[in-house]
Amino acid sequence: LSIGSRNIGIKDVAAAAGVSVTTVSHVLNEVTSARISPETRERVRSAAGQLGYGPNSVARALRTSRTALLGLVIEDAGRNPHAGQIVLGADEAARARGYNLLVVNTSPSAGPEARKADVESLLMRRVDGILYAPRHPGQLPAPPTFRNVPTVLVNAAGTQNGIPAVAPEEESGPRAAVGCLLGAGHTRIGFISSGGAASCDGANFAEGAAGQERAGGFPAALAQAGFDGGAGPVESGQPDERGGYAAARSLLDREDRPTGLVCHNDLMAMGAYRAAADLGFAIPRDLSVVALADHGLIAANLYPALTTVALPPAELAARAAGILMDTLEGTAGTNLSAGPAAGPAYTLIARGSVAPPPDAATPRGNF
Amino acid sequence: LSIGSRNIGIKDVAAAAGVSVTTVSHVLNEVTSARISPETRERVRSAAGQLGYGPNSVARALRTSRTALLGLVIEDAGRNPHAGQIVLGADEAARARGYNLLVVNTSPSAGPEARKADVESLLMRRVDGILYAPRHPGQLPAPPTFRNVPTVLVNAAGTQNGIPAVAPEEESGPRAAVGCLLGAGHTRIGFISSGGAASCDGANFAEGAAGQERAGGFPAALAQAGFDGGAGPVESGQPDERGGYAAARSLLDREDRPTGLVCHNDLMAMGAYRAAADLGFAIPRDLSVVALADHGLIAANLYPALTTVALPPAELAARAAGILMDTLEGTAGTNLSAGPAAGPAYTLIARGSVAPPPDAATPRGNF
DNA sequence: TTGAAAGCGCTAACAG
DNA sequence: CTGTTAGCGCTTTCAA
Repeated sequence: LSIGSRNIGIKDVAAAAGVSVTTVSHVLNEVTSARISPETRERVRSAAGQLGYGPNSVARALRTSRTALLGLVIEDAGRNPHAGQIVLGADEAARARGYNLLVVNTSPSAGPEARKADVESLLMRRVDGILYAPRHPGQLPAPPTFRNVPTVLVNAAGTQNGIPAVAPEEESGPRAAVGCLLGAGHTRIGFISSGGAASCDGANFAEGAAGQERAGGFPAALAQAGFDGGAGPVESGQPDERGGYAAARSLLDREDRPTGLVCHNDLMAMGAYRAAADLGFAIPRDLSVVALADHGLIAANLYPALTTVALPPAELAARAAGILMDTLEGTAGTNLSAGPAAGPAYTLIARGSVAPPPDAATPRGNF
Repeated sequence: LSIGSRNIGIKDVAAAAGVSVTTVSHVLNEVTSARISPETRERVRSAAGQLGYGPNSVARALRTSRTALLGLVIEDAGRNPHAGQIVLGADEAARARGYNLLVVNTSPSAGPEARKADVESLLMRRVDGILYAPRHPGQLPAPPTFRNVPTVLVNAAGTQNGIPAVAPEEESGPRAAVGCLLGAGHTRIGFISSGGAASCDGANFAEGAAGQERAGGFPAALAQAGFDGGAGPVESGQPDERGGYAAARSLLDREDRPTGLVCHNDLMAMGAYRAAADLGFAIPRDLSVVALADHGLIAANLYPALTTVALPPAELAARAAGILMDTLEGTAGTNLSAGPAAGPAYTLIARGSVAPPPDAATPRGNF
């Protein structure tokens, strides 16, 4: 009785309603050009309902040569902590417009021929478009087969090979983080950055190129607030707990130690927490911390809970899917070969790790 | 030139090879019943290669009424930390056998009609089978539509509604964890368990029913090693950092405090770490800790790194996919309506949080 | 050893 | 306003 359960086809409905298959098709697809009497409509509708008819999208796809399928290629889904969010965001956007998601994992460690096969399995399925979510934004093997099917990159650092991409405005992250700290009254703010792309085969998502951009945004954000370079000491390390610990130690051992810390991600913030504890600094009383990425599970479970400046990956994926579908439907004037789409900005998730600096008489804002 | 890129069909190949479409189909599908001369075979093969022919699986599906598509329903993909692993495992298993994955997210907070629509979108696509990954093993809304299509549950606690499931043998977790601690020489081992299903709307994956089972396995594991109940004090709490902290405090404030702790998951272990620090106990010198779930990112980034007893969700998903495909192909004697499949057992990931107890003269094993 | 032809369920001209 | 009909690209009897 449930939709699609039996081999009930359009002609069964037609027979039951006493009309032709054309009429059924027209009614069910709400074809505007076809003028059908209301009572016939109703008859068809109820017959379809009675029989539990559901359209066979395979047949429809064969006929129209549109599958309404979006291929989603996820690099290293097993280790990408945002894989679930990406699927969620893309799926919601897709289903809202009648599409579905065909998902394949692709392993960066696999050879080029294997990776090519990953994408070709989607092409064999005749997906209408492809969403490609790289593990590290900024790098992209880009199988040549992309050429044939409209493709949009999810969270890649800008347009690659002429393929459009949806990426966050990376500088907005440091800006928001620095702003949060400045607002709390801090004037000496340190930055713990990711130590370059070389060390980035670890567990984190947005390293590599993104690391550079985040780091780049930091002095800019400070300068914009009227501070000179000395106000913002920077240390970098591996984008994990150890790296964060070492960098934080360097920063906090200084004579003019910062009272606020911006960390590249929450793993590095974990290290900063430990460094602070080792040195006898309480967070947030003696030291405030903000991280530039939110692994959810981690930030919320640190003690005190970590304030972050996050970019919901689901949002990114949903936007990419939207752009892709616009292109497929020719809806947008936006040509796919146009420049990179403006990505969403980071937003602050205030938790418990920011307070006024210890020597501040009066805080300068809310936090 | 790449596969599937153009509208090159079987008849183009036939024309190029100077044979009929039937022959092309026979050759390319390696139909055994058809006797085709080797040279014809070769001609067809090279023509197909030349033209960059790729089969149109939409047409094939329409004809054979088999899509070779597996629907994967993930509950709450955005918050399920194992979503990526599940996709990975299912995808690998599926692709190895010529299948692809159609993934949909389903939100436990959505109404029943919305959730039904989630599954029906898969049925409309005519997926051959469905993999259903619940957020919390043990509960299952089970849309009635499942009836029509073979379905296997991923990481559900046993067969539900007659639907087969692949679940880990939960008791093997506590057994391995306790074994690890016993092996290191500990004799007083505490257990920090999840505080029941009521509190489990949090961030973790395998709570609820699984919590009960893990807790149940603990005394059994101890008893099996020859200890009576008193050797294993148990405290429970919310399955997060706060809950773990509180439970650990209770355990460590005791006169006869345990020297080893088994935690329900690594979030609770984070709390135990903090409790130990507050009380001046160093890990692993004064206290050893093992957790029963591995969030990877977290366990590896604690300090010291947390030893866990983990169950790779990818493995679970791959097994479920395997069972499903066996059923679809009638390969297995295993009827789908048979009992729950035996799941994989937990395995120990030794990191740095286990050492001999402080008063041990000589450790009893390797760790 | 190979080919002709039917038809999977649907959509979209084109006639009525 | 509604129906006839020709395929979409492929597999698969059945004949040759």
